[in-house]
Parts: sequence; C-alpha cells; structure tokens
Amino acid sequence: MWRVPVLDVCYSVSAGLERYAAMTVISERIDRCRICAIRHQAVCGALSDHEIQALSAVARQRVLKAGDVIQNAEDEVSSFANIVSGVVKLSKVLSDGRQQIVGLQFPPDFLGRAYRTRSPFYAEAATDVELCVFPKRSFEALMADQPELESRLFQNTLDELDAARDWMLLLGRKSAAEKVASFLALIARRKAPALCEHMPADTLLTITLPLTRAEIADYLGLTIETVSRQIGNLRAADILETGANRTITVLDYDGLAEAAQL
Amino acid sequence: MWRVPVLDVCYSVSAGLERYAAMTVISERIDRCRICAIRHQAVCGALSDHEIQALSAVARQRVLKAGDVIQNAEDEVSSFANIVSGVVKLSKVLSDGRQQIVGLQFPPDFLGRAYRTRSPFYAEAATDVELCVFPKRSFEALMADQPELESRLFQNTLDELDAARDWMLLLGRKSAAEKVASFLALIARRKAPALCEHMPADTLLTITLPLTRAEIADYLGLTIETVSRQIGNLRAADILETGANRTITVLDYDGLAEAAQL
DNA sequence: CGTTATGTTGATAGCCGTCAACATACGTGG
DNA sequence: CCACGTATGTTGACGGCTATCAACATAACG
Repeated sequence: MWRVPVLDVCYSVSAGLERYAAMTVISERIDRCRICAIRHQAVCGALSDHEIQALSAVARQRVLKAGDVIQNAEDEVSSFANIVSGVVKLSKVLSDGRQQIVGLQFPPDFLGRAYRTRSPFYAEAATDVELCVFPKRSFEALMADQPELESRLFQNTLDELDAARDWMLLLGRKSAAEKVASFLALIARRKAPALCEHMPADTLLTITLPLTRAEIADYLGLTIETVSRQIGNLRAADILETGANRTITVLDYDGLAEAAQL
Repeated sequence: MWRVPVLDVCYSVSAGLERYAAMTVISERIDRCRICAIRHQAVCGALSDHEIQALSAVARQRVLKAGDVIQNAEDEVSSFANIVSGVVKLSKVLSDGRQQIVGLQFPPDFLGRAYRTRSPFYAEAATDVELCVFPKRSFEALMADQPELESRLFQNTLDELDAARDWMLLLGRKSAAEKVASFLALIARRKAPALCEHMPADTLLTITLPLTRAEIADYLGLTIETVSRQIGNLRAADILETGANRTITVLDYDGLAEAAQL
C-alpha cells in the first residue's frame, strides 16, 4: 500500500569520484577552495586563507547523480560535506514503508553532524549533486581551534531547526491545496528571491522542480494523486503553467503565496 | 472554525518574580547554582565552579503558572533560560488561528536562541514552570570565553532538530491512532524511561499529562474530538486506564509502542 | 452551589487516500 | 532516428478517515 523506499541503490559514485581524483593534481587542490562558488556563503567562509588551504588539502569533490544514496539511516558517518550544487533530500521511513522527507538541502548547506557518529535519517541526491567532502577528523580538528567554524555550523543548525518547525506547521495544519502552494512558493523563492519580493506585472518565473511528484508527496505528507490534482487546480486558477521536464512557470506569485497561507 | 490562540494573556509572572527576588539575599544567590537540581544535566554543566558563581550572580529564578506566556512570536528576546521544572510548549499560529505546537520542552532544556534577536514562535508554560533566567548579554559574554558552553548549546539544538524531524514523520505520515499512541508513549518515556525499557508484567505506570486535550490536538495536528476518541479506543483495548485530573495509567507499554508504530 | 472550562460521545459531511485506467516522458537498444 | 519498455504524471470513481457540528457529562474553581 505504500511505496517501498529504494534503499538498495549502490554507491555508484565511487567510480566517478576516483576518476576525478586521478585527474586532480596537488596544485589544483590547494587552490580549489579559493575559486569555489560557495566559498563565502558556506561554513568554510569562517576560515582564513591559510586555514582554508589546510582544509583544501583534505577536501574531495564528489559528483552524484539523481537518486544516488549519500547515507542510509543508522549508517556510521565518517565525513562532512558542503553542497556545491544540486539538491539533497533527507528522509525518514516507517517500518511499513511510509516515508517522510524531513529536510531539503540546497547549496551552500552543510551535510553531516558534529557530536554524532550515526545518521538519524536517509540522505539521497534529489538532482545531480556536487559535494565537497571533508574527512570528519580533519574537519573536527580544524573546528577545535577555530571556534568561529563551530559557530557557523551552529547557526546553520538553527536555520534548519527553524525550517523544520515551519514545516511542522504545514504538515499538521495546512490543507492539501495550501501544502502544494507552499512547496511551489518555497522553490520559487529559492530560485529567484528578488523576483518573489516584488514581481513586475508581466514577468515569467520559470523553474524546474527538483523533485518528482512522489517526492513532493513525501515532503508534504500527501499522495502523488493529490499533488497532481492540486497543481492542476493552480493551473486552472491561472496562478501557474506547467511545461515538460518538471518545469512550471509562475504567473502570479502573490496568488501563489496567498493560496499557501504564507 | 479554529480556536483563536490566547495571545492576550498578560505577563502575570512579574508579580511573582519580584516577590521572589525580594526574598532572595546575595549569599543565597551565589550558591544557588551549586545546589541546583539540574546543575549537571543542563548547559551550565559545562562551567567550572568559579564560572558558575559568575552566572549565579546574574541568574534570576522565575516562577510561572500554567498558561503564562513566556514570549510572543516576533518578540525581542533579551534573556535565556533553563527549565528547572515543568513543561513549556512552543507553538506557531496561522493567520486564521490554526495552531501547531512545534516543540515541548522539559527540564533541563534550554530556552532562547543564540544569534537571533527575535523569537520565531510563541512560548507558553504548559504546566506550572520554574525557570532560571539569565540576561542574554551576560550569558553571551560567558559563552565567548567558554567554547564548551557553546558546544553544549549546539548539542542541545541538534537534539531539538532530531526531535522536530521525528515529529515531522508523525505529522505527515501517521494515522490519528498512531499519533495519539506516540504522544502517550513519549510522555511515558519521559516519566519513567527505565520502566518503559522493560516493564514487569504487573506494573502500573501512572502519569499526569502535561497538556489539555486541545493542546494535545495542536501537538498532533488533530482535533480534540479525535484525540478523545483515540484515547477511548486505547482504553477499550486495555492498553491504558484513565483517571481524573489528566492522569492515565499505562497497563501495556509494549502494546502502546506497537500502536504508535515506534 | 453555580459557573465556566474541559472532556466525551454521536451523527453527518467532506477532504483526501485508494484503486484503476490512461497519457506522456524518458532511456535504451536496434 | 525510431521502436519499445519503463518510469512518471494525469484523471476519474469511490470509500474511509477525520473534521465538523451538536448535545451532554464531568471536573475545576470561586
């Protein structure tokens, strides 16, 4: 009655990872962080040029394809990572297969948890993903004599906690229509925060959803059929248009926000 | 159609607080932390005897009655606190009055948030509550030269994040019966963790629920009627008995855990 | 003892889940 | 480039779970 979670996906990244490592020469490594796209937003922004070289030396790029597993629930976790590009979903599963996505992580979010050795959830690449992976030990050593780094991680965690609690309100108290509108508004804001603040009358905001209908349903506590119908309703209300390839075009962000009860 | 949140409760604590302060003499203050019941579990456990005296000097005891407001959403927050006794509920409210409890805090949990000046939710005493309140500044100063203190706070936040995500699974994917059983199991575990681990055949575990039916409903994303009916079902299944004064007696904890899909 | 808050129980309705059939997109191999 | 099979998405019919409305019971409190 419930879709069984795909827990048997192999760690198919290792091949691609080794290829990358083989191509990488030492000099590139040391400089990699300096030219990193998320250098200043990510937690590593707390580090000086000197420190970041130390981190750079032990960092590994890891390229994942949509659907690749990052960690299984209860896995021993021996590394931390920054999301450089793509979207990662964190989910929990009941013994009978019912599933709930408990977090969506975007760049430059941090993956992995200080003070814990086991992951409390299952993590998977929702889209193609680039990670910047650090060995847990090296990172913790750096954290020990760089309190600012721990502070950044702490603040990141506080943001996640706020997001989780906002989502609890959605899961517990919003209708299916409000849930779907809330999700679409969330993705739209990620894509173009400025546009959503004040959207000129005849602007088109086209976004590609990072999740399938099944994943949206698992994020919102709904079924795929209900998600599909609610998106249909929003289309009928001229709030958005749908295209191929998981793209939607938001015609009326204010209408969307209103439908979401934001 | 939805119960309107009680946001107009006055800060009726101040009277009680001032009375307490008047009774307190300096010598008591300095020693108060040393004899504190939650001294070693709370975040202050990170501090040396010397440091804790400094904290002790600026700490204030605050006694609240059930229903007293601790902070309104969007309030400027100028203090931190430890919960010494009682239960505090954190909740979020939609513009039309729909309400969701996003956190239940027990001793020795910490209230208040580093790196933020405004509360993202509404906090209220669910039962009579004793708080140990610190001015934000003093506490932050102590945090600045005691990294261990920040680490403790960080770990506390990580635990809250885990709890929030567990609750997301409940809100999004569990049935009403499972939700109510999960809540009762949660409270039972708080009250007597050891008993719940392994419960001898003819043991009675009696607990007083810290929440009214309306609050339980707001915690579980249900209505009061549904909560009442589900408790009735558990009684009919001989899993528990109900008494006056919000007490319930768990007859079969394993049955409760099973009904909760734990 | 009266009044109000809280909790219980029943009848009914509606939202959303379930089941089913179909449509479309995607990827692979010819 | 096209054919095929699979994954994903849509739409309809129906039913069940839980919200709603209502009446009543019990507890709490002055």
